[in-house]
Amino acid sequence: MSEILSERKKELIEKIGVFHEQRGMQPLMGRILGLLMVLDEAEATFEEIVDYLNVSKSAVSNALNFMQIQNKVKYKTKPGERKRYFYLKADDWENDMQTQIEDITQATHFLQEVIDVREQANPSFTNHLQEVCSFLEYVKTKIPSLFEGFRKQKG
Amino acid sequence: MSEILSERKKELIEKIGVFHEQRGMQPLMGRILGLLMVLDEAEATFEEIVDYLNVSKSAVSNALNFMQIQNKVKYKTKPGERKRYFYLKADDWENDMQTQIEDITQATHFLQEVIDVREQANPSFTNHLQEVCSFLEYVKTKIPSLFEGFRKQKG
DNA sequence: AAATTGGTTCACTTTTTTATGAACAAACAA
DNA sequence: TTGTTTGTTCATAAAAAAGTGAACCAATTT
Repeated sequence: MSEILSERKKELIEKIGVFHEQRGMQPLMGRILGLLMVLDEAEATFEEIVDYLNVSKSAVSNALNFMQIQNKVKYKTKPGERKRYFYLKADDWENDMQTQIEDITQATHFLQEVIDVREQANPSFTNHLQEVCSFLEYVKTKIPSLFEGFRKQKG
Repeated sequence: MSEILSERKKELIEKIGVFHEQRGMQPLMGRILGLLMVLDEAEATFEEIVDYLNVSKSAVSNALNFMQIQNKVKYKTKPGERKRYFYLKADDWENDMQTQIEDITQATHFLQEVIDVREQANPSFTNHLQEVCSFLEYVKTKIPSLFEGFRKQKG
């Protein structure tokens, strides 16, 4: 464990942890995300994660396996070593963003089913639902141009 | 309790409940949201909610109060009755959407702090972080025009 | 072969979240 | 006044999530 974490880094890890926790991520997963961001080398071995975060091996094992399935984390090995060096799959951020933005629009399915199932005792409410639904569909169509616009603007 | 819920509506309520649950909302709150969407009149009294969802009065009381603080639900009364008729604040959806979309960009604060705190042992990783951060800032600037674009397109 | 390293698995404990139900209160009705 | 309706509050129970530690396994070292 080469790097010693500053207080600022420790606090930042916790803040990142809470942030993700509030969005439905398991607490330890959020902290591992934070740790791997904050470390200068942006990687850590299994044992380092255990030591930095003061948690059990089993908790880390479960969290890391889950995060690998979710495609958030990968590991590499170094010649002659058996240790795994875990790091965030940062290259994949565009995909990740796309998924996140699209997730908002997932509600359309439910909204549409609600609209279908409602008897028209309250048309103005149904119209509201329809409008939200239309907006979400509009947003979905605009996602690609959001990425294009960004690339154009910076490139 | 005038309306009798069809199986389809019951299932839809559960699906909507799970959907919101997975995004960090309390289970009962998600189900109340679903119920108030699915009911033809788009409203229900306290007791109806208790009966439709088979939960205790205290659970409903807590959930409704919370949802009112969060500005998701309101109630009206009818002349000569003490009962409250609860309904979703559907008029407010644009604000709600804005908040949801902006929430994604909240990560910029943390990302920026991570970038600040990192020693440059791994510049390519830091560059990735910077790029994500820039993208999120770009998205934030584009939110208003998203709403404008939608209004223009439909109006 | 014995010991060590690097991690996994599983039964169990701890903690947190969610829901219950009894008691209570305020408003009205008989 | 007494009873009823419409909720609220609080202590607690039930359920779910998260984490622990011992036992284990496979690969490597001694």
